[in-house]
Amino acid sequence: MPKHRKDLTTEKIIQKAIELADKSGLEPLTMRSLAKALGATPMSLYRYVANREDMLDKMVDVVFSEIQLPIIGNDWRSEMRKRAISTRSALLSHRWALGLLDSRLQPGPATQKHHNAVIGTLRESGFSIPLTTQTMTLLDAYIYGFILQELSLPLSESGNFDEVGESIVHHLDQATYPYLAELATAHLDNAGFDFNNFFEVGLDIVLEGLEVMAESKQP
Amino acid sequence: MPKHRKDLTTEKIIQKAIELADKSGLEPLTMRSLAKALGATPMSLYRYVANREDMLDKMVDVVFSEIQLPIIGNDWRSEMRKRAISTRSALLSHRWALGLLDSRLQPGPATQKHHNAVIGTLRESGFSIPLTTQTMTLLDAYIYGFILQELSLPLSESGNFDEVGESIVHHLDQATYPYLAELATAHLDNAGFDFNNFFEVGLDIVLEGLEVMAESKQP
DNA sequence: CAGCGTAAGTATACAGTGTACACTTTCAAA
DNA sequence: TTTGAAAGTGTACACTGTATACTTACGCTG
Repeated sequence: MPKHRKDLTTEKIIQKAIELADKSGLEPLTMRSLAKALGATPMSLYRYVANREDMLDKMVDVVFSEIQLPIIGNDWRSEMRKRAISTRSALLSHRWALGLLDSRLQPGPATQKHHNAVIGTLRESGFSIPLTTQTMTLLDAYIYGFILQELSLPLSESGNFDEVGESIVHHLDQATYPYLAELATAHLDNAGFDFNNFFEVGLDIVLEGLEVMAESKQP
Repeated sequence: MPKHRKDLTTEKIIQKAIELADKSGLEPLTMRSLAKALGATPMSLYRYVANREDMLDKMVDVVFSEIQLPIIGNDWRSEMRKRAISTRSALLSHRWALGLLDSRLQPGPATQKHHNAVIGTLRESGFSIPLTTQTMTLLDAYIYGFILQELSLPLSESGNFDEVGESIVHHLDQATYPYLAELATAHLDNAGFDFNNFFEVGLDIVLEGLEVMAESKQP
């Protein structure tokens, strides 16, 4: 066990940090636990990372790099659809990432590249600058907000409610909140709720609305 | 300065915690700082609150209680619109709250009451259970996602970019990310970007899309 | 009015956090 | 072979949430 020359790199550190966060979330990911997982000492990480916050920034940027870029010049609607689905899948495989999206300033290169591609696709489809902003904001709002909700649901891997979910449903006051109880119970019985499908249906509603608006503003 | 009989209550504690979080965010809100602000000792809080997490849960529930409830029986579209705008204003006055929305299980009474009213309004307007879920999910996604983006923007109180924002724009590589640079610069020059307006325009697009869907599913 | 039980608030202590600072080890080039 | 910077280490500190055992003060009962 050599004491020095661990050949650490920023990339290896971030990679390992992501791996651990994927496995157990962000909270148990401490500089000490991460260092141990890398066979290094806590302080060695600070050669490659300014501090924990900076590390989280870099982790988020890696997540962005996993999102399929829209292709500038192609039809905006299908590119946006593809991007939305890809974003969701990235944020679902890294459940810790969404919570970092606010609070992060200084977007990394992958994030900038991603935004640039999105904006470029819309601009080259004839969207004005305000229309581009409006479109992007609405789309991203839908994507992030949907995932935010999805992440907070106590679902098992099969997509059903897990025990926590069941206990919540059983604890809620059916007399006081009849509508909530009815809906929650229906979800317990799992009357065919498919979140993948919900996401795409909602996405298509949003895209359709955006297309109507775009056509009305620049015929 | 009497040592005992502080007449603490859970409500007073949560109220003060919200006040402090509104002022400086969630991170400097420690059990110690909160206790000091209340003129009490750290451990005294644990009589009224199970632990910090529990306290955060209760704080979130207060935020939900500030949201205007939709009125069951009224026209769903105008009630949802009103609720959306009210939700945004609550989450903007308590910037720390959105980040807690995931990770929180065991919704408090105000949260349950709120959800019950939303579901009730839709159900009484003739929405089926799956349609209700789809509608609520899409609407909440938009609301939460929009605010998530809004919170992460480095804006001054006037709504313009602050110095942080300006520095970000100036640091981005204009040659590599031309579209991003163009849009960011336009925002710097503030060519009439009004987030209130963006929010409502997007909201109306979503509502319109939902109305079309609802009519097609139950004529 | 005495005294007692319980609730309210306190003091101390501990394990765990991020990270500043000063140190040692290692390697590459001179 | 020497040397100087780069890589990794060890120790230490201030701070966190909170468990546990304590003290204080009040409301009730006799």
